Amino acid sequence: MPGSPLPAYNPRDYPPVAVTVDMAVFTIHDDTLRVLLVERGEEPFKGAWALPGGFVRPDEDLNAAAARELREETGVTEEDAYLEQLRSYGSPQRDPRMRVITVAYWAACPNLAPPTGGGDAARADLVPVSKVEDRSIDLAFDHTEILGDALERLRSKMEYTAVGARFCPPRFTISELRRVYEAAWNTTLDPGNFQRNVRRSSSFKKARSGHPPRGHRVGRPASLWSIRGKLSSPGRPLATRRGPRAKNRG
Amino acid sequence: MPGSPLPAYNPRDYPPVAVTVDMAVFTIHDDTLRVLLVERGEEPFKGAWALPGGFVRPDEDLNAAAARELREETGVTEEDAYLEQLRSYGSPQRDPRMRVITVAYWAACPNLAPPTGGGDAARADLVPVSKVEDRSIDLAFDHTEILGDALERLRSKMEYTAVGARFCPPRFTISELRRVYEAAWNTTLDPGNFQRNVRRSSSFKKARSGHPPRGHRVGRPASLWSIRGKLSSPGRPLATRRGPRAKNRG
DNA sequence: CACACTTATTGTCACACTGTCAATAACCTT
DNA sequence: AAGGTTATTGACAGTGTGACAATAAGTGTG
Repeated sequence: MPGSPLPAYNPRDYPPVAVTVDMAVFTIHDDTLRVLLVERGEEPFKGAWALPGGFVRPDEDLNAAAARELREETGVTEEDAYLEQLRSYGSPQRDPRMRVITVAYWAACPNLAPPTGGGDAARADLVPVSKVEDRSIDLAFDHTEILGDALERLRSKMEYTAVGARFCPPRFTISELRRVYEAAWNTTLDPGNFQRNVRRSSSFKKARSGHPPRGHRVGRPASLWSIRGKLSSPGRPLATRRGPRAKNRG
Repeated sequence: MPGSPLPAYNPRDYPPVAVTVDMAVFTIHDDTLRVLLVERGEEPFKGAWALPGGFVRPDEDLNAAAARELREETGVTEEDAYLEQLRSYGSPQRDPRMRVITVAYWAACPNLAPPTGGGDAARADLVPVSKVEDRSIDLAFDHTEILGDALERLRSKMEYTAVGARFCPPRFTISELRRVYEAAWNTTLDPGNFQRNVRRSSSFKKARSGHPPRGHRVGRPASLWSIRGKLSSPGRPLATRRGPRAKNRG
C-alpha cells in the first residue's frame, strides 16, 4: 500500500448518512417459521412492529455489528446461529428523519425461546412469518420488503445448501430436519424421499452415538445426525420447493 | 405513517460514514469474460486497478446511483444491461482515509466496447477476469474480494436463471448464448444438449423472423432467439457448471 | 456443379435421480 | 401380545442428462 500522506476527507465532501444494521432473525417454533420482531417505542412508526437493528459503531465491521445485534436481542452467539448478509436498502425516504442506509442481515437460530413478555421497555415477540406475508401485520419503515427478501433468500438457500440444519440443535433427527423444511416452505414432504436425500448428501453424517433423543416420544426412535464440515452445497437438493400444499397427515 | 413532529437527527448522534457504490461491470469480449476496471489517479492505491464507483448522492436511491455509475462509465443505460446489487462491504479499514461503506453492484452488459484508450484522465480497460482470479492483477482496496464475490454470484445465477442472455444482444443464436456460458464458466458445453435445454426452457422463444444473422459466417445459419418476459427462473438449468476443462475443439 | 468443411439441429440410448407407495423395523401404550 | 406411530428400506415407473451419432444447410474451392 502506498505510503504518501493521505488527506483526510472533509465532512463537507460527502453527504451525511447514517448506516444501520437490521436483522431478520428466523427460528422454528411450534412447527412454524417465525421471525423476531420488536415493537417500536418512538416515532416514527411508534407502536408498530419492526425488525431489530441499530447503528453500526464507528470501528465496527458490518458482520460484527450484525453479530452484536443478534447477541443483544437474543443472547445467541455467532457460533450457534447462521448469519448472512442479505443486501442493503437505501431509499432516500425510507427513514423520515434523515438519510439512513441499512445493511440487512438474516439469521437462522436453533429453537429460539420466545422473548419473555415481561413488560419491559421494548416488547419483542416471535411472530409467524405468515402474519407478515399475508399482510395481517405491517412492519415499520421498509421492513416488510426486507423481510420478504430475507424469506426469499432463506427459502432459496435451503434448496441447495444444508442451511436448514442450522435451525436444529447440533444433533438432530432426519424428521426434525424435515419438519424444518416443511415449516419454512409450508408444505409436506415424503419422509422416505427426504431420508434418502439426507443420507445421500455429503453434508450430513450420522452421529457416532446413535442414541435416540430420549423422551416419551412415540414410534421407532430415530438416529441422530449432524452437519459435516461447514455449510457448502449438499451436492443435490434435500427436497425441491413446491407451492404451499395443504398439510394432510394424521 | 404517524404525523407527530420528528426530531431531526443530530450529526453527533451517529458516526461519520461515507457511502459509495462500486460496480463490477461484466461483458464478454473475444469469447472471454471481462470486467471493466479503471486506473486510480490518486492515493491511496494510485496507479492500481479498481472497480469503478463513486459516492451515493444525497437524495439518490442506491440502485439509481449504481445505474448512474454504469451509464457514466460505459454509456450503457439500465435498460440495456442487467444490474443487481451484490452486497455491502464495510470493514473499518477498507479505506485508509475514513470510514467508507460501499454497496457493491454487478452488471451484465452485451458486447461492451473496450474503452478507447485515448490518453484521457482516467484510464479504463476491459480486463479478463482470469487476470484477477489468478492474482496476476491485484485490485485496490478490497476490490479483489468484491470482484470474487461478484463472479461467484454471476456464475451461480447463470445456473438457474436466464441472466446469461443479458450478455447477448436482444436477438441471439443459441450458439452465441452457449459461448457466453463457456466463457463465464471456462468450460465447453455439448452443443446438442445445450440446444435441447434452451428449447425446453420457458425463458426463451424463437424469434418470429427466423432470419440468420447475416455475415460471412461458415456453417448452417442459426435461428434467432430472444428472452421471453423478464428473467425469472428457466425452470431447469441450461447447463450445469463443472470445473474448468481444457477446451478441445477444432 | 460436386466435394470438403463447418456449424446448427435432431435423434438415440444407457443411466441416474425423483416421486409414489408399499413393506419392515422398533418403540410406546393398553 | 395387540395396536398405533414414527423411522427406514425397497420396488418401480417416468423423466431428465450426458455422450455421441446422424442429418441439414450454408460457404468456399477446384
